[in-house]
Amino acid sequence: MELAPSMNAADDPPDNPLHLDRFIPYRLSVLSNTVSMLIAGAYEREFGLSIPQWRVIAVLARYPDLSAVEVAERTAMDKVAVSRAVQGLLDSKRVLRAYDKGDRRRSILRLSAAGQSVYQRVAPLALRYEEELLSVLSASDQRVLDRLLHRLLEKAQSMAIIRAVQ
Amino acid sequence: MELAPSMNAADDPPDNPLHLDRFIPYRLSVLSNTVSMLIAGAYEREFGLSIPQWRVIAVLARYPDLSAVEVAERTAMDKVAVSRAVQGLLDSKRVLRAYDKGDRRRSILRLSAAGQSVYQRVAPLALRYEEELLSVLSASDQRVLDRLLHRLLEKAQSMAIIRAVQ
DNA sequence: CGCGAATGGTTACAATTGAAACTATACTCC
DNA sequence: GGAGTATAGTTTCAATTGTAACCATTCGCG
Repeated sequence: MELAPSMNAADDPPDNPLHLDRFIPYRLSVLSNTVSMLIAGAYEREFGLSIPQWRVIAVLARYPDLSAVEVAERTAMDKVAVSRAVQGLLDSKRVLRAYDKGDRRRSILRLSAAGQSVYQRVAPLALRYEEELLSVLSASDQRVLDRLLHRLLEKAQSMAIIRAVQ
Repeated sequence: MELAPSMNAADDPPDNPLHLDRFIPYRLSVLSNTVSMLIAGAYEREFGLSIPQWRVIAVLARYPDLSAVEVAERTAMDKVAVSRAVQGLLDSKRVLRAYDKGDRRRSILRLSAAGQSVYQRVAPLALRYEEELLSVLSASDQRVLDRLLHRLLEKAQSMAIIRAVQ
C-alpha cells in the first residue's frame, strides 16, 4: 500500500500542544515504572518477593495483626491482590495467619520470624535505592518533592472520586 | 491457630524508618496509577482506546510515518506492546500502514482521517485532566515538578542501565 | 556472492492482573 | 428468631502483559 505525502508535519497542530514527553501523567508513568522495575528486580532476584508481597511485608512489619482488608487499605492494593500476596507469603512461611475470635471472617496477619528476617534485609536495600535515586536532588528539592507528591495525590484521588460518584 | 502477643509494636524498629507512606517509589506508583486510571478511564469510555493505543496515536499525530520501533522508542513501550496497539488501531481503521520501499521489514505508520479526528478530540481532554491535576500547584511549583521529574527519570534510567550491564 | 549476525516485527505461551461471582460469617431490624 | 443486607476473603474466568521463540529481510564482510 502507498501513502500519499503527509499533510501533517511534526509542528502541525500548534493549537494542541500535546507532546508526550511534556505530558505529566505520561512522565509519571514512565518514571514510576522505571523505578519499580529497578527495585522490584532486586527483591525478586534476592528474595523471591513480588511487589505486592513486599508491600504486605512492609506494612505488617510496622503494623502487626492487621486483617487483609486493613492491609489493603494501607497498601493501596485491592483485596484480591492482598489475598494472593498473603497466600504466597503463607506458602513461603513468611506470614502467620490467625482468625479473630469475635469475628471469624477477619484474619489476623503477622510476620513470622522468617518474614521479619526478610524485612530486616529488604528494608535497608529498598532505602538505599531510594537514597541513591534522591541523591540527584538537593535536600530542599527533596522536601519540595514530598510536598508536590502529597498535593498531587490528594488532587488525583479527589478527581477520581468525583468521577466515580457522578 | 493462636498468635502470641506481638513483640513488634508499630514504633518498634526505630533503626529502619521504612514507612510505606514515606517511601518515594511507592508514592510514585500510587500517584501514577491513580492518575492513569483516571485519564485512561476517560479514553476507554469515550473512544475505546487503551493506554498503549493512545500513546501510539499521540506520537503519530506529531511524527507521522514512523516505523513501529521508532514509535516504541518515543513511547517507552516495547515492540510487542506497539505491535499489539498498532494491530488494534489498524482494526479500528485509525492507523494506516505502508512498508518502506528500501527496507521491506520497516513499516510506515500514519494516522488515518479517523485517527486524526480521535486525536483532535482526545488531546484536549487529556490536557484538561492534566491542567486540573496541576491546578493544585503554583506556576513555580509546576516548573519545579518538571525539573524534578526530569532529573529523577535520568537518574532512574542510569541506575537501571548500570544494574543491567553488570 | 553467500553465510552468519543483526534488525523489524509477529506469534505463541506463560504469568499477572482485574472483575465478577461465590462462600462464610456477621449485622440490622422487624 | 429470621429475612435481607453487608463484610471478609477466596475462587474463577477473562483480559492484559511479559518473555521467548520465531519469520522475513537486510547487513557485514570474508
